Amino acid sequence: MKDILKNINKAFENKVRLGVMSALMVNEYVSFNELKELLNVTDGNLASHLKGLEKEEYIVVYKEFVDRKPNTKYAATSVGKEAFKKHIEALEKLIGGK
Amino acid sequence: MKDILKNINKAFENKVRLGVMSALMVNEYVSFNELKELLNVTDGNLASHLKGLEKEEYIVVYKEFVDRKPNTKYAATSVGKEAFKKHIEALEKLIGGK
DNA sequence: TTCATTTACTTTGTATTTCAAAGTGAATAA
DNA sequence: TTATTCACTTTGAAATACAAAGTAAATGAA
Repeated sequence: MKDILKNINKAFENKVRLGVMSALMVNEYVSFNELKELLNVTDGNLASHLKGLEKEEYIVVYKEFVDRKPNTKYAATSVGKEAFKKHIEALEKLIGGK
Repeated sequence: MKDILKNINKAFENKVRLGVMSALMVNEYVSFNELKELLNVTDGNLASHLKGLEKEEYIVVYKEFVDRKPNTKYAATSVGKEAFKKHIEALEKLIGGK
């Protein structure tokens, strides 16, 4: 069990970050506003979690203008996807009894 | 996704509490020392997480003497088991794409 | 041109959480 | 009597999470 627990990634323990990552596993790009709506969080809160994931290089940012409005979208890096998969696998093992 | 996220239980977000609960899902009783060894945590840390789970009534304590030594063991309540299952289901749904 | 609005933040400050380390009381062991 | 073990509790520091308010850059409306 110790070995399983050590694959539980602190960066993904939080609900918001879990939500961000799973959104980015399913959709290649998700915008700031979509995430905000999806996760029901404030701008500041979301921004800080995104920054945390960015710092770990689990996600990357793309900034552009869409319909003449600034638009920031995020994508999971391959490192991020791998790390998230490991985390999920650890959870599954833990749950699946030992 | 909002509805899934709201089933993510804050009480189980932490690694130690995740470990405690999954140990108690598989084994009816687990002692303080077994948990400590299993989870690789200090007494104080473990005690505080156990107390948190106890406060939520997700686990119960049994105190007795075994081989003339004090022994404290823990078990998940049915409420705790249900809550943990819900949490796990939410995680699975989240991961299983949306 | 000026003012308002939107986006995507940053900053600030507070509250909560987490954790290790040290201390404690009750019991047994030497 | 002193030491040791168990299962904590207390203390305190550090990290985390969060809302609220503030901000810059761009567009839109008057």
